[in-house]
Amino acid sequence: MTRVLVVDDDPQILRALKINLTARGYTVLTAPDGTRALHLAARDHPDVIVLDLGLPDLTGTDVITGLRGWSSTPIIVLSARTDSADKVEALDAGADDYVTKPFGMDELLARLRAAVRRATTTLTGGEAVVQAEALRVDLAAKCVTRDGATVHLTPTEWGILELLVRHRGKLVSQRQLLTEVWGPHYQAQSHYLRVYLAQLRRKLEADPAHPRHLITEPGMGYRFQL
Amino acid sequence: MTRVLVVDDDPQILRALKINLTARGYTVLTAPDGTRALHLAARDHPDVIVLDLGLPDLTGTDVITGLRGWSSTPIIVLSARTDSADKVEALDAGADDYVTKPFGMDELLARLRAAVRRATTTLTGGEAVVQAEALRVDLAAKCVTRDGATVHLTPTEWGILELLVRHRGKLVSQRQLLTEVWGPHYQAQSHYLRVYLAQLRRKLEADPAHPRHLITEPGMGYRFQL
DNA sequence: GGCGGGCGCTAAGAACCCGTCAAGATCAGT
DNA sequence: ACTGATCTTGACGGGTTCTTAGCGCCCGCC
Repeated sequence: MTRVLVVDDDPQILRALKINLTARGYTVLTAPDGTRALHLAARDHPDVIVLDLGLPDLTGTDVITGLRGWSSTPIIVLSARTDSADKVEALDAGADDYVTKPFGMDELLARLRAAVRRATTTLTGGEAVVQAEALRVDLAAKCVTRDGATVHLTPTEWGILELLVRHRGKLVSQRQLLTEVWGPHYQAQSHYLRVYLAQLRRKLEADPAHPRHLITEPGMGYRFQL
Repeated sequence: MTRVLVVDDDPQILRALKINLTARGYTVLTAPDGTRALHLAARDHPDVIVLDLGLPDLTGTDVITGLRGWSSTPIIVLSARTDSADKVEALDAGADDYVTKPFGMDELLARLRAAVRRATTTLTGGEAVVQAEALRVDLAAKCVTRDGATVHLTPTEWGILELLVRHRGKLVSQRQLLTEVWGPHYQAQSHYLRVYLAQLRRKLEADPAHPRHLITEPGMGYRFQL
């Protein structure tokens, strides 16, 4: 359950946001001014903060810097001002996003999702990993492990595997493999594919003679089966 | 030096952004369509991507999902449409921010800074110290110790080590190392890397001939193994 | 049954890449 | 201007990877 702290001095907006966000499954905390916002944030550690500028007690920049002193919780700023200087100031102070009033609830929700997603995915390291039984392919780290042991791949081998894994489940034509890995002048050298696919299967498959993941589609191309 | 990939089919906007961003100290790559954007991103690993919607070949959503398959590079979407549904779609596909044309250059720059700040602070996980057995690298203090004793590094050596440690565990291509440490004109000088990696290993590894942390992936690049 | 195309497999020479050493060039501080 | 540190550049041996050739298998077709 994602917890949102909404900070706004207008009780009507506060109420509207609370109803809408609660309806979407968020847990909503509210604060009517900067001081209480900082206290609440420190006490309850919300997952994301929606902050209206133009609070009665503190400037938006103060609130942001106050939060950023100890927390990296995403902050989405709301403001009636379309003035570019305000946006620059808020973003440079440490805000993550800036939405101008009047805004659509859809947009705010989408930006909320984006902010939360960023916070959680970057926290876990931004995974780009594909797992197929004992085989694990990390596209970002360019690293392959089988039964936990890392498998060393040459550049060409990796080029082929990467292409197949990116299109996992789908058929990749020989032509596409050859042009992407070797270049457009090698479209007739389907021999290379046979050599390297054999090599990949020897390194990655438990039984290279009966591959379970690197599948040949005769006359068409190859496929990475999960 | 932060590297920005700008994707737009309008050469005029491309030019204007390139000039403005270069003047602010960014290194700018450009792509006129989605296909080339995906290729460039895969090859050069920019730090942030500015993506115009309405490309000639692919939809914005396609480009975003194509990137998100393997990369968590921040994406800032540009669009002429103020339509809320478009924003929601792009943000849910994995975009980090959405700017509506016409936009002020100040605002875009601020959003760029915000995106890069987010990416870099979360990349190091808030913790600026990385420990690998007897080796300790403090990214914030720019200081390295081995068995408690501080090791002196030259600027170039530090540049390489910092890049590798920031992407710890991941493979960093020779091209990326050369462009980040020496500049984009040195992409062919892989010789430098061999010399400096040897130097780093001599200083940091217990047995420089059999490195445990500064790993070579032949033909691909180098990796900092924890 | 013979034939040929597509595929799997292996192996060996060629081409390329890497690590290493060392010397010349360049730069910064005294 | 001198000195020490740092960066470039060249050469060489050793290892890895790419390319290419050859052989056997299966299957559809003549």
